[in-house]
Amino acid sequence: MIYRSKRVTIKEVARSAGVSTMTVSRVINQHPDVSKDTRSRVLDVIQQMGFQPSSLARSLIQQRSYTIGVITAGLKYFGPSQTLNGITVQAETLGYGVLLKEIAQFEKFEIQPLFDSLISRQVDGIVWAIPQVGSNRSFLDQGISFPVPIIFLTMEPREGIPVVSVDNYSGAVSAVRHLIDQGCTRIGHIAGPVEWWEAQQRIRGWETALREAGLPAESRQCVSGNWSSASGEMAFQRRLDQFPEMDAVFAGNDQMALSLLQVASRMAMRVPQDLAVVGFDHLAESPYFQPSLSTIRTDQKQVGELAVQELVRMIQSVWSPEIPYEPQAIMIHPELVVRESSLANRR
Amino acid sequence: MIYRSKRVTIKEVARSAGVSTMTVSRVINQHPDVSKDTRSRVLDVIQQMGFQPSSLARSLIQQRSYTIGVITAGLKYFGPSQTLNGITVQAETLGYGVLLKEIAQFEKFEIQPLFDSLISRQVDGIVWAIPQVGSNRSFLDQGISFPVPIIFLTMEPREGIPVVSVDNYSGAVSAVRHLIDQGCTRIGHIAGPVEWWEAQQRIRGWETALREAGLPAESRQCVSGNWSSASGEMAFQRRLDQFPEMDAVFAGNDQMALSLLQVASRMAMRVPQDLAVVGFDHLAESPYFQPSLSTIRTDQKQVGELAVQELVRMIQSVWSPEIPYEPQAIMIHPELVVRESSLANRR
DNA sequence: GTGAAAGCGCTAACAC
DNA sequence: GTGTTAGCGCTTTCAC
Repeated sequence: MIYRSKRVTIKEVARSAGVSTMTVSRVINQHPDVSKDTRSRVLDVIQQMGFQPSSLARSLIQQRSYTIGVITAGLKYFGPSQTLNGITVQAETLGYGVLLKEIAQFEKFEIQPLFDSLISRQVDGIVWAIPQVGSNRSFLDQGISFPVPIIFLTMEPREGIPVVSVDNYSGAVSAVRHLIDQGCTRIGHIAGPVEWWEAQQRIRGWETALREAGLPAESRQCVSGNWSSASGEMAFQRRLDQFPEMDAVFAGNDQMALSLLQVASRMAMRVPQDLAVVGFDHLAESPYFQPSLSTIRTDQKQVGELAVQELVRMIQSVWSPEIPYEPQAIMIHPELVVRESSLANRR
Repeated sequence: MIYRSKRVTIKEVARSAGVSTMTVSRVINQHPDVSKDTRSRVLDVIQQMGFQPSSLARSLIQQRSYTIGVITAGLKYFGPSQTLNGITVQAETLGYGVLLKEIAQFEKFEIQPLFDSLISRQVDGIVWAIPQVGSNRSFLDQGISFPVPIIFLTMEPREGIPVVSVDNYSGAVSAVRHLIDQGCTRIGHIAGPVEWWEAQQRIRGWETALREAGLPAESRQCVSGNWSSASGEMAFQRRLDQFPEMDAVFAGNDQMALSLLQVASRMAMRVPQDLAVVGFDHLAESPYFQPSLSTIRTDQKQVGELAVQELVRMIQSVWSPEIPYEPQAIMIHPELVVRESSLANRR
């Protein structure tokens, strides 16, 4: 394969148009101080030579790149890729490029090399799209200062740290309240891994809703999977042993809810009559489960979009200090979607 | 928020270590021609000042950035995000950064601005991760030359163009042969949109396998959805009207297969006894469908990995012409996974 | 309005 | 071994 070798530079355009590079620069930057004549002549030459300014050279001298760095993990999963989708869309809209880094594990990583690699490429800001798991936010406690504006997704809000997240707690509360409304009283929970902040919040929501209603929320009613359907299957079977009177399950995500539906059917339990089920996250496929799955719709794409919006605001306030920026925690409220798996026809 | 403002430059390191910038440059580039003494002194200063070389400045002078551009679409879907996962992992392994661009539609886009935006950031190569849909490869016919090495995913192989793709045709053939082996003889197909190359290949595989076996493959046996479960539901219902004797369905993907299982159950058709079903793509959830779904496992992640490997090979051959590179089409062979939805107990 | 000079942070090519 | 010079492609500053 042969490649269009040399790129046209501003110098060549200048020479060809019989002006200085400075004038060309003014033209491509829409500077007003260029005469109509010169401008159109230069534009012609640019057009004809196919000149495209080098962002790289620009970034070097301006010390900003109009690029944001994104640090993510688990792109093969539903949530992270949705979020990335939102990030790329919003970044494009606001005129920013996206430099992507995916790390292999949610908990084990070195921050410094990650930052270094992004910073050495002059990113103007960073979206930290790795969810809070275990102590993977501990670096925030060392009072480290960041090289550039940074926004964190999916974590416990903190004073002075910009955060965007879904409100897992309120989502869980509405899931469980809904089950209670359907007449369920012995409601189990198949949680995500307890190291995950999102799982913790969902557990807390489940507990709170039960307590509020004067219903039991004992530890034997709740067990953790690892978000996968396979883990949900095992978790559910153990729950049936330890909490046999269970009449409803709130599952930590739709994947685990799915396997639960399969097990129930195998054991000839009718859903929702014998066991009502609500999931979390709203997989696109969940309306086609058997029975169709009630769930909590969370907008992970919006998480990405809002994060980029906020980040760009932060970046702008660095460059134009007259635009102030106050770090805030943005919480997105999820929505209950009721389908067959939880609709009581019992009372 | 306050940011660690000024970055340390090679000049400051040089002054602080009492050497020239060239010597520092030699140290950070592991050049042998530096005395042990000087090297360790410089390294100390680097360490202590927290110096991190600017990739940007390097890219500018070396005219290469160790960054690859990725153009993708539909990140919210399963396949594209799997592929991106493979791309980021492999790029990281080979020491390349990833600049990501997601376009809004599979068919409608302008190539030139896409290239320009990547090229102006000096990417060393491009992964074109948008699948072939409609005439969205027509630009290849105009004999355009590319600014940098580029590799295409998921398209009809072409002379002289590097391509990585799953072999959809052979996957479809093995799916249908399997159904025939189970004793099915009237096999319908719920296809993806016919503008998609992948859908076309799967249709061709379905047809070929039927013809080979002397079974009918008429147009009333095949209908297109748009990959979504919702479309699969409608397509399947129409098929029941027009092809009532159908005893098996090969679905174009697992999502459509899922809704088909739901409809079958609603209509009291037993799967697989009355209707055997095989999907395509292997969603992680497919073992938990009711019944568990037989499908064709395609490794979309590997598509991304191989693409980056090849691309880097192409890039290297540009910089070291003694390493030749011959464009080739790499086909990944998918694998049949048999589960309950197709296992005959009829004969 | 326009241009010359300097320089962003780094390295290639050549001196010594 | 080490330093000097020049320059990657662009913009900032300050002349005119």
